[in-house]
Amino acid sequence: MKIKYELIKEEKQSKARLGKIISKYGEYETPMFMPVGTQATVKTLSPEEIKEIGTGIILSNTYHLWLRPGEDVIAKAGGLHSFMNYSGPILTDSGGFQVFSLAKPKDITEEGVTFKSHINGDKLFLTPEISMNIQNKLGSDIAMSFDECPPASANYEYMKKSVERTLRWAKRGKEAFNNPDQCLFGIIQGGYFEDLRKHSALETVKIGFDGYAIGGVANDNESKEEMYKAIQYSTPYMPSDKLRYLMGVGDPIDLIEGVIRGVDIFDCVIPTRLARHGHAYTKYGKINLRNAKYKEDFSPVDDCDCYACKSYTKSYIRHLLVAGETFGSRLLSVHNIYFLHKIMSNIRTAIREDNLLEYKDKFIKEYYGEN
RNA sequence: GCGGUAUUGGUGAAGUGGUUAACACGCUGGAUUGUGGCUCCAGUACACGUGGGUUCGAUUCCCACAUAUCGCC
Repeated sequence: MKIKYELIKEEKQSKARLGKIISKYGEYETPMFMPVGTQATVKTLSPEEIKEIGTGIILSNTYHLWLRPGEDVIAKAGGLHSFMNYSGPILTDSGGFQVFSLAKPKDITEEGVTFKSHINGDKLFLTPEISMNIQNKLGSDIAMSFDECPPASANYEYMKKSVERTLRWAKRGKEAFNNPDQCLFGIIQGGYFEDLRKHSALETVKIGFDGYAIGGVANDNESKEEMYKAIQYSTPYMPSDKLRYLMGVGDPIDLIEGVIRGVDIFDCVIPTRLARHGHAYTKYGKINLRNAKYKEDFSPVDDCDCYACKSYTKSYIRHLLVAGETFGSRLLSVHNIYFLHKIMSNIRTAIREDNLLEYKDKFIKEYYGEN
């Protein structure tokens, strides 16, 4: 069964939307944060732990699963859900981001992209058709268009050409796409050029997708203001009855700012990456658990209901991190994902009560402190 | 007791008769936004066993001592 989206209400103070995703696995409210499980696992966490946190959709990656173990293996296993034992919705990224991170501009042609495998250096060729075929076989609930994701700082000429190519790739992908149980989302590009974002959004919507994403942000040291502009240049042209997905964004304040500008779902590697590197979100800002000052701090990471905070102390987690024990990364991954999940829950409450801007002010005051 | 070898920062370990004595680990911070997981960046260390001698100059050469270690009796 294909996922459906239902808009419940729009907030009065901002463009924020409360909505609902209906899937065969259950219903999930939006705005929502999706943890990233690149290689069919959210690093260090079991599917049961993800379920317990309660986030809903997880993201996995076409490129990585294509290379290893291969989409045919996963198809034989009965699809990605069955393969990884995750009974919740899964979104697969198309491999477009790897174009950005692994290929050079000269390797991008109209037909597709040539780049080297990060595993063994093999020369690889990815096209919209190949990406759709792989995603069809993986059997994710939401597949993404194969796009080009240039750095946000790319100049106007390049960005314009890139937007046009991404549109042509989107059409080709839609034609090649062939799985009635899966949704296919289009991706809007255009950097922070207002006219390109508008054009990209209008033309992508014209092609017609089950949902729409904003890509190409938070990838190039651009300022937060520039990023927020790229969002608000895009959302006005995105249909209100379809999911809106801001790709790759996960900084707590960016989630709030994104929702304010009309975004429904987000994904980001940052909570789990920070966790593996010993950092934890707290109400009062991000902390580095490796810091010596936590050596004998026997309080929990944060005032929080997650599995890690209910039973473990900063001192213990610090010890695990310093000793290189993976349980430390796991506890912090649980906590950081829970933290973002909780923010999204608070955001949804604020939308219901039409006081999201007050929530944002309160959050900023606590998170970034008085100074 | 005799003979050999060694002694460099918290640890391991280079090196040189002459400006600021490598490097690694550790330790202390920082970074991280559609993941090339366990990385990257920066900072930190009264360091040349002790006492003499040779030399313009010794951590580097010589002697003694101390300590460690190996072998022999």
